[in-house]
Amino acid sequence: MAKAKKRSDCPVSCSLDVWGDKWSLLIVRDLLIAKECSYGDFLKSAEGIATNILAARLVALEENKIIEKLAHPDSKVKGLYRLTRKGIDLLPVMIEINLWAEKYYAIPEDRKAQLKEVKKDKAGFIKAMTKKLES
Amino acid sequence: MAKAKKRSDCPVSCSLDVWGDKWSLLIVRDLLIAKECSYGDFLKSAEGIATNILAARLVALEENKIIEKLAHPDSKVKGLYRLTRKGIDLLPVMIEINLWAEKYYAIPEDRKAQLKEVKKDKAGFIKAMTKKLES
DNA sequence: TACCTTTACTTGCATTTTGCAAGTGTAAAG
DNA sequence: CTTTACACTTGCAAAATGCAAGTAAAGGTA
Repeated sequence: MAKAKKRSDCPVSCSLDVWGDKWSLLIVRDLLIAKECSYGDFLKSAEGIATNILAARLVALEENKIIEKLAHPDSKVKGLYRLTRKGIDLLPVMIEINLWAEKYYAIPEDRKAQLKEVKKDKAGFIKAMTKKLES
Repeated sequence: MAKAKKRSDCPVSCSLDVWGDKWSLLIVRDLLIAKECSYGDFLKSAEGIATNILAARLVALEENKIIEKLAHPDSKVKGLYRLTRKGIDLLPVMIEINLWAEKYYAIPEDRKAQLKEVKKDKAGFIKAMTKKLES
């Protein structure tokens, strides 16, 4: 699994070394929306990630301190993933990605409605969401 | 190469379908910094992209209207790449990536200085930079 | 106690993408 | 008319991805 070897000191390059693939940010997205997800929850997402890829990405994201794995309160067989502070701090990036995509691609109506709220007070939204996710 | 097949309607997923790899955003970064780059300019960047990967990415980014290829004024053998408006609009995403990386990784001093300017007036910076890049 | 389901992975293998090195083609320079 | 610079292309090995099937352990049911 992608042992993050640094290609340069550029912040963009460093970031891409950690989450620059087609799946990592979708995992982060799921966690920003749901706060906590099990392995099975990620598999239910619309994009249909393969089980082996998901397992590999979860390990990599955990190694890079973007997510953390907790014990599930209901069952020992289940795990629960959530974002670390470092992961939560990707929220501004995620918001700008959403706004960019909204401008250039057709996206679902409910997402548009959410973004309308975000645009009203971006800083406020980020603050509130961060607080909620940190619980 | 990578004919962007849509995995879902999620804006994050759509975005990743277009530039969700380890190299595309580095090309965008170079163009945000330099405004115009030739094939050789991209090769000079610190990360050391392979020539075939670069060629493939340039084609993909052009197909997706993120960049455009122009004739070089000095020579017929050279081409000049620059960002389209759609590409320029990735600036907010790029800024947030930089800010995130600055918080969690060691980055060059000159980049930090630049980011300090950005933070003073993000909206103003984006507006000015956009104008400059659109020329 | 035995068995069945649910959940979370792991494994094997084909396909695709990446990375490296070397080669090709063309315009301009000497 | 040869050489150089630049922009790619090609071939091939290595790595990552995607798919399907398999394993293992906890917990529920009979």
